[in-house]
Amino acid sequence: MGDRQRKKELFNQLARVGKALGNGKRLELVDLLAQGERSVEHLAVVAGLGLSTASAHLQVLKQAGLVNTRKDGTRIFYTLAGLDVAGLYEQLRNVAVDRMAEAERARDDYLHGGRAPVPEAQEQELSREDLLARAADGAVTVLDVRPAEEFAAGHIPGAVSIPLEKLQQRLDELPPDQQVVAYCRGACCVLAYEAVELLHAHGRQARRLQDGMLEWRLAELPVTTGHAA
Amino acid sequence: MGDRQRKKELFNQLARVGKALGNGKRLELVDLLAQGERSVEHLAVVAGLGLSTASAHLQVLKQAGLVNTRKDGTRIFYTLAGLDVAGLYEQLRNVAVDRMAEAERARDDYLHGGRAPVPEAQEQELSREDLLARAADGAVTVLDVRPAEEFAAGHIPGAVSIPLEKLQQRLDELPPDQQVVAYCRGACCVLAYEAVELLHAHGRQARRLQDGMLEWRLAELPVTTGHAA
DNA sequence: TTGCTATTCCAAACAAACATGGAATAGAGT
DNA sequence: ACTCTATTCCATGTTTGTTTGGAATAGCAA
Repeated sequence: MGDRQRKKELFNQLARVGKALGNGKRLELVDLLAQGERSVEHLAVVAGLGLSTASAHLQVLKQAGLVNTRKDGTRIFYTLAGLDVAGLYEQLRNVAVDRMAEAERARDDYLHGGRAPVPEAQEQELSREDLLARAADGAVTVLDVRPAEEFAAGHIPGAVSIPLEKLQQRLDELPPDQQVVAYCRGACCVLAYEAVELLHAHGRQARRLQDGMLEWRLAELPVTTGHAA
Repeated sequence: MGDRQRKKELFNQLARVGKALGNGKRLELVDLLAQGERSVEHLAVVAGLGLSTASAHLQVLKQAGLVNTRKDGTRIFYTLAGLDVAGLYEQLRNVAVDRMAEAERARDDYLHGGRAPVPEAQEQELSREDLLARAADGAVTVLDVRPAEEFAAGHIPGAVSIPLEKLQQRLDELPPDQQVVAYCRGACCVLAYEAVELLHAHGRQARRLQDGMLEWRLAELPVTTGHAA
């Protein structure tokens, strides 16, 4: 086999990772898996895919080494293969949003679209460092608005879990006089935006954490697992 | 437009970057562009592509925001859009090689294949930090074996440029009693491996720098441009 | 064993990406 | 104006990915 042929083969192998990340549905699956492990059925439902389709996409991700599987009885749970994969996904997202005007617009449409874009909201976002400092004083309530199972799979130490769907009816669980910092999956997740809006509508002091759990993990900050409040 | 639709659109936009990286030929182009700007024809020749094909691939990279163009008369020069893109490429490569056994094998085949794989050669590779320390003392000669134009587009300060093709006939330009540290494009570039082998065959003290110019740039270490020795 | 469930495999229809050669474009030189 | 060159655009055939529904598999529970 010639040198040229070997080079071609190398780049084709590297391209398999690119291909795996070159499909919107697969990126959505990666985004979900970054929050914790999931069964095939769960992923299919949440991503709006047929079972066979979801399975096929997961095979592609697996062939590219991006996800691992764990068998539990008759179920198969998929997980991201590691933090490096989450980092790759984050960097891809950053490059896309920074370098492609259309991607930036699509993100803004998704995050703020349909609602009023509040210009000062962005400056009010709290950085991870600030959150750590304030949470240490007990000066803020940290609110996780992701689904309960994602909270269980890993959350910011001391955070309270109230999934966005149930936030309205469980408002009284939040101290009324304290500022609330809401967070969700990551930079491209709507949940915390909507939570902050809902809290403001009810006269609460609320801000959004910059980014979310994905970036928190990548920053290697402490993570608590389990259902406890 | 519904929320679901907007989400789909966002992930489809992000996937365009993945798609752009999902083709071996395009990755090869990115690899070349990481060394400096290039005309279409040059890229086509070096990557072994037809002109139309190369142009089409470059369009895809451009649409994804990964490369920029500069017009100079009738020529068009392509460049990587930024260090973030180089970083994305590096991370993709690392994930591929770390997570896919086939990719790791393909890399090793390309780097060492056809020649004897020397097991201790890897430990003899010099880290960037060590190189900086040794070069400051003048204890080693730093040798850039990439093509001259890549050297001109950016090299390690103090490095000597002898393209691999001309190394044999220009051996006498290297001080015979000093250790030589050879480097090339990056972790997946053969040039420095072959250079070290050739130098050893001529009884020289030679080692390879870990990785190459791509990773040097990403580490934000000093870079010199221009043709001067 | 039989039934039940979650997942994967398979085949077929459909859609998207790729390579190629020739035409069109745009800039520079004459 | 014409010519030359570098690049892009276009139409083509070919290959590769995607979705779908149904069949096959593997594990659990009677």
